[in-house]
Amino acid sequence: MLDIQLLRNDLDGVTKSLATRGFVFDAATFQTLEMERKTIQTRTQELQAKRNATSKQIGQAKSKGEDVSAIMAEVANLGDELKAAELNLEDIQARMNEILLTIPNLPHETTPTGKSESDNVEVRRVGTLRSFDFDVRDHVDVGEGLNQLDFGTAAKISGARFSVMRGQLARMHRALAQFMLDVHTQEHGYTEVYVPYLVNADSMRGTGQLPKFEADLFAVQKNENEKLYLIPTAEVPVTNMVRDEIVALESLPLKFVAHTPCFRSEAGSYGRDTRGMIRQHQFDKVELVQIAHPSKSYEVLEELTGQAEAILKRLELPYRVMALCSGDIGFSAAKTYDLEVWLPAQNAYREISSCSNFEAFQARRMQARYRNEKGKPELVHTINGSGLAVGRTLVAILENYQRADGGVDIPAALQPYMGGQKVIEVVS
RNA sequence: GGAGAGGUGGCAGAGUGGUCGAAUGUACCUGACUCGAAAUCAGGCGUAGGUUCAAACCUACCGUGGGUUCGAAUCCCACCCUCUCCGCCA
Repeated sequence: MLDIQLLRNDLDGVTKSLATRGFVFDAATFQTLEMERKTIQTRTQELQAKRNATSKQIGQAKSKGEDVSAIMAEVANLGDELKAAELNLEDIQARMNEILLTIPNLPHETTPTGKSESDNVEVRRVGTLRSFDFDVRDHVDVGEGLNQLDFGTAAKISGARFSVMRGQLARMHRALAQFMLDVHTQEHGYTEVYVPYLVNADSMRGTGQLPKFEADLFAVQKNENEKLYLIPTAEVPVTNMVRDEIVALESLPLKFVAHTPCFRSEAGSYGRDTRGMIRQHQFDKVELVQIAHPSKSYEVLEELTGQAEAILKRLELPYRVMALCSGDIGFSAAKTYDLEVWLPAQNAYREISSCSNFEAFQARRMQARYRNEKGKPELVHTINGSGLAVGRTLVAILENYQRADGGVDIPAALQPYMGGQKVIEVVS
């Protein structure tokens, strides 16, 4: 959520900035509502003040045993007008708030301006691409060839966009998550947290998934009037830990890492990445979240991105870092780096992590604050990124580490997590 | 699922219709005392919003939402959450 003061003071600037991310902001409607709001609020507060003063008089008169019928008559008409004014004000504030909740964040000045994915800027490229002396197969062929990756059975159990893993592959999936957690907790100073996978609407609003993106979420009915949502990323529960909190200055930055499943309905992505486990309704992810002092958040973004990269480096997977352009960054983000891993079968780099600084956008929705140097509450900044998406990491390993005989080499960093095993062999 | 108790400021805790944004204690800040600190004394100390150059003033907020009333932390209704006991359960 943007600061409403900013909209009042610099409507043009905000509108222009939003335009760079392809968002058309109806400034005229906002302006009209704002003027209306001003008039109504002033009037409402006048009436309230009058009512308060009169009621006070009645109280005082009564305690002295005086007759209050004259004053009572005076206030008699006040009630209706006041009630109408209050309802009116409430209505207009609700409408403004609705608008406010659907405005995306402003891109940071260092976010490249552009319209789409093709305008993203490559920041760096790391690792060397392996050359294969046999025909490269994609992760589906490799996994199914091992008889350890099974989409048919998953489809029977649940439907499209699910997968079943067995044996060594299932173990490697587990090993990856363990490995990532260990690196981030032991070497990068994160505190591991275990969090709910079902969250309430307030949490979804807090991080920006609601009200705009309900269609992307899975939900369950908790009772007649309440829904719970399956988390699309651990960002939601973890970031919301500080919702409605005022954290101590000295405790910043808070650094949390969580391994959770993620659930996405992938509405609107029909036909995209239908093959394989690139785009699933359910996938595991290790997520890094930092709650930072506003003056430090861009340093933190660089740090956190580097920490996600560290996993790719350890696994010796080639990747590149992309700075997303204004037209491609997510709704809540001011700046985003995507990490894209090399997938030889696709002959392309594919997203495996997304690291963003949300500045105060989420914090304002969540009322997540810290007490500043002067002791005044001030909004924190939130930063998060995948470190990494576990399923896609597994895909990258299957493709980059495949062998001519159909087996898969296990990256050296992962071997301790697989009982020292070096290869996933084909079993006939 | 059943029975009971409770949700008030950073924390503790009073307040059952009027002068209550809220006693008191504690924490915290400033000053006095002190070589310094502790103790003591004095003062200050919630959040959000509005009018405004500012000062100042005003409004809202006592779990949430409704209601009664000239007036609600206080009365009524619904819901949420926490705790205790019983039952069930991974």
